[in-house]
Amino acid sequence: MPTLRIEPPSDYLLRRDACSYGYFLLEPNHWDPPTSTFSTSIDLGTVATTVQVTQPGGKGTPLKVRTDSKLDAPSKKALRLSLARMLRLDEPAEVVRAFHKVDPRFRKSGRGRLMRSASFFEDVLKTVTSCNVTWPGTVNMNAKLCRVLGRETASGRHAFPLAETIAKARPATLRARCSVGYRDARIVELAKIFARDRVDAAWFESPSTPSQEKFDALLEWPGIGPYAAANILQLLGCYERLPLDTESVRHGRDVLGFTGTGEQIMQRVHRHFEPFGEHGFRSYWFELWAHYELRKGPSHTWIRDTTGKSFTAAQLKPVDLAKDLAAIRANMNRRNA
DNA sequence: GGTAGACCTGGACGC
DNA sequence: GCGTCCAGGTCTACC
Repeated sequence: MPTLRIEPPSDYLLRRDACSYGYFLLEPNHWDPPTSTFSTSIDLGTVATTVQVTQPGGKGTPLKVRTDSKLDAPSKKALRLSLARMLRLDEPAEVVRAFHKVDPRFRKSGRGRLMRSASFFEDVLKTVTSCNVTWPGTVNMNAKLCRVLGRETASGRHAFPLAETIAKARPATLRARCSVGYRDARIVELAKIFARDRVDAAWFESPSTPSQEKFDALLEWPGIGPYAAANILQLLGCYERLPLDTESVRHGRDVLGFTGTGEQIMQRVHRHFEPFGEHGFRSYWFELWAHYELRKGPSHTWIRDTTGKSFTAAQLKPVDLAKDLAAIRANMNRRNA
């Protein structure tokens, strides 16, 4: 099996930094807890490949990347870029340290990087498939999109489909075979926008582009509202705006102890994270993530088809939340102390 | 500008 | 097994 070696940032820990956002549980991604192996399938344009990523030496040591097929030089380069994007290998240790200065609660665990997709397009679609649906629905949609439209690799797995492929699909096909429901036409329209080169990905990815301009541009796309745009912004590395949803209201009410209407709680959650400034979303997300881990164990132990299908608070019964509330609050207080 | 209702799927629940 | 209800963010029509 062909192997690549990638030098990560000095503080990089695969099992922590790959299992840091829900997308690690969505196809085409897979985390294998017993072997601490992250695998995914990526369509590189000329070929699709399934890769297995491990870090045998532990924190800061090289990543070992095995591919299921021999790649030529341009494909290897494309693969390295995709993995760097996905695993946030382009985010140096200093950036994470800057976050820990603002929010020392996560210095000990070292949390700071949020994994994302191999491409901007996949991030946008994953966001759309997470809107107005419960988590199992998102899992299902992504699995079917890969299986129905994604290119097959030598190992028999499927990559996330390219924009060009979805752009050619009929909305009715997506609805019938991928269970995307009313999102069908919006997803095809989004794919057409990307496929016809109407997206300047470099402009969106650039830290020098004002995030407000990115936000406004995203709102112009079909299926992208304020929540989705804010979520895509954090996936682009702009953390000052919080994509708050019903999950945030639950967190505000059940963990932070806020009271009032959903709207009032959401505003209080916004204010709560304002002091973290440009790192606001990291603070918010890792606080939420810590809550999940308190209930379900460390994220690197989650199994996609069991724990991974039920990890959001929406899946937790009120009686369970009440039972654990004291422990959760005590944990947060310890961190705040 | 603000608001109500439709959109669709899958899980929970009652029978 | 079947029917009903509900959760979830965006879009559109209407006031």
